[in-house]
Amino acid sequence: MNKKLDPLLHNELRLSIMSILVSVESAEFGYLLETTAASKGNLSVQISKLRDVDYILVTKSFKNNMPLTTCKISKKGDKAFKDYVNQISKYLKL
Amino acid sequence: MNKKLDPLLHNELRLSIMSILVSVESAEFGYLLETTAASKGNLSVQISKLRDVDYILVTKSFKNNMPLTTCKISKKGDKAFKDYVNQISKYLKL
DNA sequence: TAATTTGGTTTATAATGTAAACTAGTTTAT
DNA sequence: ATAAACTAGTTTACATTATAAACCAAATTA
Repeated sequence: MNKKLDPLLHNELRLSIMSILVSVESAEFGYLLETTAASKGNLSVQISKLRDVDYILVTKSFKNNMPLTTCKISKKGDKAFKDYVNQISKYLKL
Repeated sequence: MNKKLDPLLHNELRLSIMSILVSVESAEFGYLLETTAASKGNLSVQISKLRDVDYILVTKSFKNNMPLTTCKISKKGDKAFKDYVNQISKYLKL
Protein backbone atom coordinates (compact mmCIF):
# COMPACT_ATOMS: atom_id res chain seq x y z
CA MET A 1 0.00 0.00 0.00
CA ASN A 2 2.48 2.57 1.20
CA LYS A 3 5.00 3.32 -1.50
CA LYS A 4 8.05 5.31 -0.51
CA LEU A 5 8.44 8.91 -1.54
CA ASP A 6 10.21 9.06 -4.89
CA PRO A 7 13.71 10.22 -3.92
CA LEU A 8 14.12 11.97 -7.23
CA LEU A 9 11.23 14.25 -6.48
CA HIS A 10 11.89 14.56 -2.76
CA ASN A 11 14.43 17.32 -3.28
CA GLU A 12 13.41 20.91 -3.17
CA LEU A 13 15.03 22.07 -6.38
CA ARG A 14 13.90 19.10 -8.46
CA LEU A 15 10.41 19.37 -7.02
CA SER A 16 10.42 23.05 -7.82
CA ILE A 17 11.46 22.37 -11.41
CA MET A 18 8.76 19.74 -11.82
CA SER A 19 6.21 21.97 -10.17
CA ILE A 20 6.88 24.58 -12.82
CA LEU A 21 6.98 22.13 -15.70
CA VAL A 22 3.64 20.52 -14.88
CA SER A 23 1.91 23.79 -15.59
CA VAL A 24 3.71 25.14 -18.63
CA GLU A 25 4.26 23.80 -22.12
CA SER A 26 8.02 24.10 -21.70
CA ALA A 27 10.57 26.24 -19.90
CA GLU A 28 14.03 27.51 -20.75
CA PHE A 29 17.08 27.12 -18.53
CA GLY A 30 17.18 30.83 -17.83
CA TYR A 31 13.56 30.94 -16.82
CA LEU A 32 14.01 28.04 -14.42
CA LEU A 33 17.11 29.75 -13.07
CA GLU A 34 15.21 32.93 -12.26
CA THR A 35 12.12 31.24 -10.99
CA THR A 36 13.81 28.73 -8.74
CA ALA A 37 16.62 31.10 -7.69
CA ALA A 38 19.05 28.19 -7.82
CA SER A 39 22.68 28.40 -8.82
CA LYS A 40 23.42 27.50 -12.43
CA GLY A 41 25.49 24.49 -11.43
CA ASN A 42 22.87 23.07 -9.18
CA LEU A 43 20.16 23.68 -11.75
CA SER A 44 22.21 22.00 -14.45
CA VAL A 45 22.83 18.93 -12.29
CA GLN A 46 19.21 18.56 -11.27
CA ILE A 47 17.94 18.98 -14.82
CA SER A 48 20.31 16.22 -15.89
CA LYS A 49 19.03 13.92 -13.17
CA LEU A 50 15.44 14.49 -14.15
CA ARG A 51 16.32 13.89 -17.78
CA ASP A 52 18.31 10.73 -16.95
CA VAL A 53 15.16 9.12 -15.57
CA ASP A 54 13.01 10.50 -18.37
CA TYR A 55 10.90 12.71 -16.14
CA ILE A 56 11.65 15.59 -18.46
CA LEU A 57 12.69 16.06 -22.06
CA VAL A 58 15.58 18.38 -22.66
CA THR A 59 16.12 20.03 -26.00
CA LYS A 60 19.31 21.85 -26.85
CA SER A 61 19.22 24.48 -29.54
CA PHE A 62 20.43 27.98 -30.31
CA LYS A 63 18.65 31.28 -29.98
CA ASN A 64 20.41 34.46 -31.13
CA ASN A 65 23.49 32.35 -31.63
CA MET A 66 23.44 31.40 -27.96
CA PRO A 67 22.95 27.91 -26.60
CA LEU A 68 19.47 27.35 -25.30
CA THR A 69 18.25 24.52 -23.13
CA THR A 70 14.55 23.89 -23.07
CA CYS A 71 12.79 21.54 -20.65
CA LYS A 72 9.43 19.89 -20.94
CA ILE A 73 7.76 17.41 -18.66
CA SER A 74 7.26 13.89 -19.99
CA LYS A 75 4.25 11.62 -19.56
CA LYS A 76 6.29 9.58 -17.11
CA GLY A 77 7.33 12.71 -15.21
CA ASP A 78 3.78 13.92 -15.01
CA LYS A 79 2.69 10.62 -13.51
CA ALA A 80 5.64 10.58 -11.10
CA PHE A 81 4.75 14.07 -9.94
CA LYS A 82 1.12 13.15 -9.34
CA ASP A 83 2.17 10.01 -7.49
CA TYR A 84 4.55 11.99 -5.33
CA VAL A 85 1.84 14.47 -4.46
CA ASN A 86 -0.50 11.67 -3.45
CA GLN A 87 2.20 9.99 -1.44
CA ILE A 88 3.44 12.96 0.54
CA SER A 89 -0.09 14.16 1.12
CA LYS A 90 -0.54 11.22 3.45
CA TYR A 91 1.97 12.77 5.81
CA LEU A 92 0.62 16.27 5.66
CA LYS A 93 -2.85 15.86 7.18
CA LEU A 94 -4.45 18.10 4.60
CA MET B 1 7.71 35.52 0.88
CA ASN B 2 9.03 32.13 -0.15
CA LYS B 3 10.76 30.48 2.78
CA LYS B 4 12.79 27.38 2.06
CA LEU B 5 11.54 23.96 3.03
CA ASP B 6 12.75 23.14 6.54
CA PRO B 7 15.51 20.59 5.89
CA LEU B 8 14.82 18.92 9.19
CA LEU B 9 11.33 18.04 8.11
CA HIS B 10 12.15 17.39 4.48
CA ASN B 11 13.22 13.84 5.18
CA GLU B 12 10.78 11.01 4.90
CA LEU B 13 11.44 9.33 8.23
CA ARG B 14 11.49 12.54 10.25
CA LEU B 15 8.36 13.74 8.47
CA SER B 16 6.75 10.41 9.19
CA ILE B 17 7.63 10.65 12.89
CA MET B 18 6.27 14.18 13.09
CA SER B 19 3.19 13.22 11.15
CA ILE B 20 2.43 10.61 13.79
CA LEU B 21 3.28 12.83 16.73
CA VAL B 22 1.02 15.68 15.65
CA SER B 23 -1.99 13.47 16.12
CA VAL B 24 -1.22 11.54 19.29
CA GLU B 25 -0.47 12.58 22.84
CA SER B 26 2.83 10.72 22.76
CA ALA B 27 4.40 7.67 21.17
CA GLU B 28 6.91 5.08 22.30
CA PHE B 29 10.05 4.13 20.37
CA GLY B 30 8.64 0.70 19.61
CA TYR B 31 5.42 2.11 18.26
CA LEU B 32 7.27 4.48 15.96
CA LEU B 33 9.48 1.61 14.89
CA GLU B 34 6.51 -0.50 13.84
CA THR B 35 4.54 2.31 12.32
CA THR B 36 7.33 3.85 10.29
CA ALA B 37 8.97 0.50 9.47
CA ALA B 38 12.37 2.14 9.86
CA SER B 39 15.49 0.43 11.17
CA LYS B 40 16.21 0.99 14.86
CA GLY B 41 19.43 2.82 14.13
CA ASN B 42 17.86 5.19 11.68
CA LEU B 43 14.90 5.82 13.96
CA SER B 44 17.20 6.54 16.88
CA VAL B 45 19.26 9.02 14.87
CA GLN B 46 16.24 10.87 13.51
CA ILE B 47 14.57 11.07 16.92
CA SER B 48 17.77 12.60 18.26
CA LYS B 49 17.84 15.19 15.50
CA LEU B 50 14.26 16.18 16.13
CA ARG B 51 14.99 16.42 19.83
CA ASP B 52 18.18 18.42 19.28
CA VAL B 53 16.15 21.19 17.64
CA ASP B 54 13.36 20.89 20.22
CA TYR B 55 10.74 19.74 17.75
CA ILE B 56 10.00 16.84 20.07
CA LEU B 57 10.40 16.05 23.75
CA VAL B 58 11.97 12.73 24.57
CA THR B 59 11.44 11.04 27.91
CA LYS B 60 13.46 8.05 29.01
CA SER B 61 12.02 5.75 31.63
CA PHE B 62 11.55 2.08 32.41
CA LYS B 63 8.61 -0.19 31.84
CA ASN B 64 8.78 -3.78 33.08
CA ASN B 65 12.42 -3.20 33.89
CA MET B 66 13.09 -2.35 30.26
CA PRO B 67 14.24 1.02 28.93
CA LEU B 68 11.44 2.98 27.36
CA THR B 69 11.74 6.03 25.15
CA THR B 70 8.68 8.19 24.76
CA CYS B 71 8.32 11.01 22.24
CA LYS B 72 5.96 13.93 22.24
CA ILE B 73 5.70 16.84 19.86
CA SER B 74 6.60 20.29 21.21
CA LYS B 75 4.89 23.59 20.56
CA LYS B 76 7.81 24.55 18.35
CA GLY B 77 7.61 21.24 16.51
CA ASP B 78 3.92 21.63 15.93
CA LYS B 79 4.46 25.06 14.40
CA ALA B 80 7.37 23.82 12.28
CA PHE B 81 5.21 21.00 10.96
CA LYS B 82 2.39 23.35 10.04
CA ASP B 83 4.83 25.73 8.36
CA TYR B 84 6.35 22.87 6.40
CA VAL B 85 2.93 21.74 5.22
CA ASN B 86 2.10 25.23 4.03
CA GLN B 87 5.43 25.59 2.33
CA ILE B 88 5.49 22.32 0.44
CA SER B 89 1.87 22.69 -0.51
CA LYS B 90 2.91 25.51 -2.80
CA TYR B 91 4.77 23.00 -4.93
CA LEU B 92 2.06 20.38 -4.97
CA LYS B 93 -0.75 22.25 -6.74
CA LEU B 94 -3.36 20.92 -4.35
C1' DT C 1 42.33 42.13 -28.98
C1' DA C 2 41.30 42.03 -24.45
C1' DA C 3 37.85 42.02 -21.13
C1' DT C 4 33.05 40.78 -20.16
C1' DT C 5 28.86 38.36 -20.64
C1' DT C 6 25.99 34.37 -21.74
C1' DG C 7 24.69 29.81 -21.08
C1' DG C 8 25.73 26.42 -19.45
C1' DT C 9 28.87 21.75 -17.40
C1' DT C 10 32.22 19.50 -14.37
C1' DT C 11 34.08 18.41 -10.09
C1' DA C 12 35.52 18.87 -5.35
C1' DT C 13 33.73 19.14 -0.96
C1' DA C 14 30.33 19.21 2.48
C1' DA C 15 26.22 17.51 4.33
C1' DT C 16 23.08 13.83 4.98
C1' DG C 17 21.12 9.29 5.33
C1' DT C 18 21.32 4.61 6.66
C1' DA C 19 22.16 0.05 8.34
C1' DA C 20 25.49 -2.80 10.57
C1' DA C 21 27.81 -3.25 14.63
C1' DC C 22 27.75 -2.34 19.24
C1' DT C 23 26.15 -1.47 24.27
C1' DA C 24 23.69 -2.45 28.34
C1' DG C 25 20.74 -4.79 30.49
C1' DT C 26 16.78 -8.63 30.95
C1' DT C 27 14.65 -13.05 30.46
C1' DT C 28 14.71 -17.91 29.58
C1' DA C 29 16.72 -22.34 29.48
C1' DT C 30 19.93 -25.71 31.35
C1' DA D 1 24.71 -20.14 38.25
C1' DT D 2 25.78 -19.51 33.67
C1' DA D 3 25.04 -19.39 28.83
C1' DA D 4 22.13 -18.13 25.13
C1' DA D 5 18.83 -15.33 23.31
C1' DC D 6 16.08 -11.30 23.46
C1' DT D 7 14.83 -6.19 24.24
C1' DA D 8 15.60 -1.50 23.58
C1' DG D 9 17.96 1.28 22.01
C1' DT D 10 22.90 4.13 20.43
C1' DT D 11 27.15 4.75 17.86
C1' DT D 12 29.82 4.82 13.87
C1' DA D 13 31.41 3.81 9.41
C1' DC D 14 30.18 4.04 4.93
C1' DA D 15 27.57 5.36 0.91
C1' DT D 16 24.71 8.61 -1.26
C1' DT D 17 23.34 13.15 -2.31
C1' DA D 18 23.50 18.07 -2.69
C1' DT D 19 25.64 22.16 -3.84
C1' DA D 20 28.52 25.90 -5.15
C1' DA D 21 32.96 27.05 -6.97
C1' DA D 22 35.65 26.48 -10.79
C1' DC D 23 35.67 25.83 -15.34
C1' DC D 24 34.57 26.01 -20.56
C1' DA D 25 33.21 27.62 -25.22
C1' DA D 26 31.32 30.93 -27.76
C1' DA D 27 29.44 35.64 -28.35
C1' DT D 28 29.44 40.48 -27.40
C1' DT D 29 31.34 44.95 -26.11
C1' DA D 30 34.93 48.34 -25.40
